[in-house]
Amino acid sequence: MFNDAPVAQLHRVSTVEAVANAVRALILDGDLAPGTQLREVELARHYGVARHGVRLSLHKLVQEGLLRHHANRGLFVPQLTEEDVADLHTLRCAVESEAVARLARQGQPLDGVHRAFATLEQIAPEAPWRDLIMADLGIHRAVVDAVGSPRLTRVHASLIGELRLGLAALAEKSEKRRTIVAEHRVLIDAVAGGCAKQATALLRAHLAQAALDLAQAVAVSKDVLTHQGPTASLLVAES
Amino acid sequence: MFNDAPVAQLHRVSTVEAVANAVRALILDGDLAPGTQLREVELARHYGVARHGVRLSLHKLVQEGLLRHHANRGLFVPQLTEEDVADLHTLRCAVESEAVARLARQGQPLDGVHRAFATLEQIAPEAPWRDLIMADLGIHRAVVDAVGSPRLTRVHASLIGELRLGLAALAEKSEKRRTIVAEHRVLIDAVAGGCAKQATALLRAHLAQAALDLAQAVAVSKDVLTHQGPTASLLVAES
DNA sequence: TTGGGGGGATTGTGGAACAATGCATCAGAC
DNA sequence: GTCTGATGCATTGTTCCACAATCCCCCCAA
Repeated sequence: MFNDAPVAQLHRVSTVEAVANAVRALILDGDLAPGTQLREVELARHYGVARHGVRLSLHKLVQEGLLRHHANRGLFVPQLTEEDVADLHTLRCAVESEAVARLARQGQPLDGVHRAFATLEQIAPEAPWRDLIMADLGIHRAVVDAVGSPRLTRVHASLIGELRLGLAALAEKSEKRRTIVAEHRVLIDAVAGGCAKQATALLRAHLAQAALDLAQAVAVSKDVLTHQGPTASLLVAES
Repeated sequence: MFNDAPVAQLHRVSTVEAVANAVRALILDGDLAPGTQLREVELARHYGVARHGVRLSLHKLVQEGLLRHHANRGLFVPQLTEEDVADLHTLRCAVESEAVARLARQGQPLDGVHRAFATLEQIAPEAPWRDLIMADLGIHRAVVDAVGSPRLTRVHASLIGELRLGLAALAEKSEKRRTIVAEHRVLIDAVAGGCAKQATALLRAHLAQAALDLAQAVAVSKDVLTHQGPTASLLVAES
């Protein structure tokens, strides 16, 4: 016992990490409305740490895409635009397509994926819409994790984080409650069956639909914020 | 004139950006050997700035993958391992495959790509090996840029930066001088011709070969550092 | 409408100090 | 000889304070 290589590191977190984690959680959980400004002194006082630490934490979140930095003005919780959604979709396609293709071709173990799918299946019909979305994302995360590429995982985690910025605006679509499970089932089956081509095709269709929904939701919330009627882009999306 | 949206911002750089740029350049140009420790006080004195600024800059570079952070020990220029190379290859496949497929299918303008290819073509036979590699990378960057996705571009830039960490170890292979140009020509032709399938196939083969070369180079340089003979992994790569 | 001038809030940067940690070294015990 | 523990040193981690730089907003005058 204890003669092996150092694998089981206990994670001590520095203060800047702790602050970063706390603020990240706030943003990801939607507790901070898009557009909110995060003031260094305010956060420093609130968490009882020095301003420099907060600064480091926030700039870390900026690089993760969870905050926008306006020089000499401050740090703000981003409001996803339709361009952002399209951009994130591009990156997501790249990452997840590669992941799915590799899994299908090389047949890595899919335990984590099956576990994630089980959690999705077990969500009660009356559970909040948000749970469904998180379980959905959980599957995609498990898929990417299964590849075993730290950097692929990191990029994916970061982009999913950004995606979650727009998730609060995503209204429930009751008909999805059923289709979501079925869609993921066939996708996972295709991956497990080694059909790389079919799996990526299913994935890309799934992602495209998700991006469309999110783009629409983002457009709506933008209109709400600016107190205008629906924009042309929304009308296009609806037609 | 000047009535359009604010696109042409003049870039004033803050001190932390300036320091980050300076150090980044040092690392990317190979002026800092892998394993070198970067001391905050030393850099602060050298650039005549406060330690806090240096701290912020260095942590930025950590998130870019250009430095490794050991808690309470310091920041070090990474030594790429074979796992790193494989990992970077995975991510690179994801990003560039997506880029190539999109370009081939959607037919974005390829001006930048053609310019980058022209630079490669015009490299004199006696020019340093390094120029060839940089021109090679320049084409790949241009390809990704042509997609017009800021995040895809950002991820790609970051991963190429990491790749460059191992480039110093890459020995010249004289026979590549000719094949490199031809390889990229057929790839670009396939993209321009809209053959997504052929283009991605060519790309992946090209990238796989590059990863193999780099993995081998990295293994050799590791052996040099540890003063050992060639490892099994190298022998495998040579066979 | 344009231009200018405070005023206030916030970020950007610098300086100093001290705590916390990790590493190397050395002395001592079994 | 090898393990244990203590000591000192270098470097990072964190805090506090101060002040310059910048931006935004409001007011006012031409």
